[in-house]
Amino acid sequence: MQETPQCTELFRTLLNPEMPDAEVDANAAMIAAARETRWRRNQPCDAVIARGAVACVLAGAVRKFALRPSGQRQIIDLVVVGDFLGFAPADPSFFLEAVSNDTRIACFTREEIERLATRFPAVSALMQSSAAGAIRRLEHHLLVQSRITAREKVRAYLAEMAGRMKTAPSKAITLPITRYDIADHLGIAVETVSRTMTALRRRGSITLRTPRDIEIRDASMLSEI
Amino acid sequence: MQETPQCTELFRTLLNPEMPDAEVDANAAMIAAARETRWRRNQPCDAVIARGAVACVLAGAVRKFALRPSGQRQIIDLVVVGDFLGFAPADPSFFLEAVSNDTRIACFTREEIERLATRFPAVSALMQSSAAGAIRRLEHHLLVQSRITAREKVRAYLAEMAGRMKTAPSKAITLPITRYDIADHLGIAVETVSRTMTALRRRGSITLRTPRDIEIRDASMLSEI
DNA sequence: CGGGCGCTTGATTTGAATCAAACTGGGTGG
DNA sequence: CCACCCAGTTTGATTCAAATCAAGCGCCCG
Repeated sequence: MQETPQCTELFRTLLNPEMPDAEVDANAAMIAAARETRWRRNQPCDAVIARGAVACVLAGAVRKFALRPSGQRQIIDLVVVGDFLGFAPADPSFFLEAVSNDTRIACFTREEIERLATRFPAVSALMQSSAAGAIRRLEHHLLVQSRITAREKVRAYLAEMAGRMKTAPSKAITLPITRYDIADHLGIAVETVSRTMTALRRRGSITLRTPRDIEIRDASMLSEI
Repeated sequence: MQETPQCTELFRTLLNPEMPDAEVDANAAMIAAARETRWRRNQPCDAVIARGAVACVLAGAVRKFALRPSGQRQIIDLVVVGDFLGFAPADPSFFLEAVSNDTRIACFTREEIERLATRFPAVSALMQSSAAGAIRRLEHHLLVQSRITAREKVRAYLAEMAGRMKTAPSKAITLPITRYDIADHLGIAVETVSRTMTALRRRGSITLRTPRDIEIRDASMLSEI
């Protein structure tokens, strides 16, 4: 893989923001082992985590989803920059797709990552915390899905995104996905997402510069569930 | 911990059903490191996985849940015999409780389990597959929660339980939890669970010997989502 | 024997899905 | 360059599944 500065920087941060000397090797070894792939919007990228491989999102985002017999799509997980893919047991009923053009992913085969984990404790710790992160995301999402109103779901989604995308000091966030994606992620209808957004806008909780650029005006809107 | 035959047998099975000589040591080491605790119905057992500890359910079952400000309880995960607890990052908003009297759990501190994992590849593999199992359960549960009818949810719950409890050749299963628990697990109202069960009974898909003892008469009811 | 918990059934209400239709803005081809 | 197109978004009207409210039953346990 090309050693793009971003990539070096990302692994460095993931392994340890302060990066003591002992972990510089781990960083170099991860960069050496990584095999970068690049994807366009809506392109299926299931293959990258076949056979137990593991991958780290370097740019863009990846959605993991299932299709119901009804045709209904359910987005199970949204994997953004710095998150890892591939801890779940491979399941033919789940699919992976790039959410945006120029989504970039660093892939590691199962053997490579295990070899790295044995040699470098930092890598092993990173794998464990990434798996724990995946569990945390799923648990949280499960809480959001079940038995709360559509307004709560949208609010929770905005709150989570504000946290995970952590952008500039301003409270403006650019949503990585469309209304349709949000709907399939939250398990509600597009129309409901749209209506809820307008309702939030009308009551002054948010402002919509464009449908995708949102500024959170009422911080209390982000309060925990 | 007392080396009860069940416990020995359980770890043996988890590590590897065939258990070659190389893994007998791993089995013995796990038994030696385990610290058994015993719980009564509805007793909180959060403490066992504090500070990153890991635990294996030996008997009974444990529910993991959150409480909403509304008082609404959401059961996030149902951990039964052979499953492991403790891969998720500790989160004060989640609670653990024993579901039945005489729920027994084998606990390992973070250090113990890591030491075992370094020494025995089989233990390391078990931890990885347990974490993957937790992710699988959550992903599956998420599919069940979102955007499907109450009937589908109940059907999926029965199907999952039939699989996870795998009892005798007959299709009779004894539900480990009450209607209220099922409702909070599926994110629907108790009344709806009850109504759905009766509907299934009336159409001949299941028979209820008692509310908790269910026989599945129509195997097609268990078909995948 | 009572009391409470778990379960069931019925009547009513409601939040969100569905159906229907119009608007926007960026991109393409004539 | 403009017209068109289409994906994404918004709004409105109607329908429907499930929540809520209400109440009774069986049963185990104290």
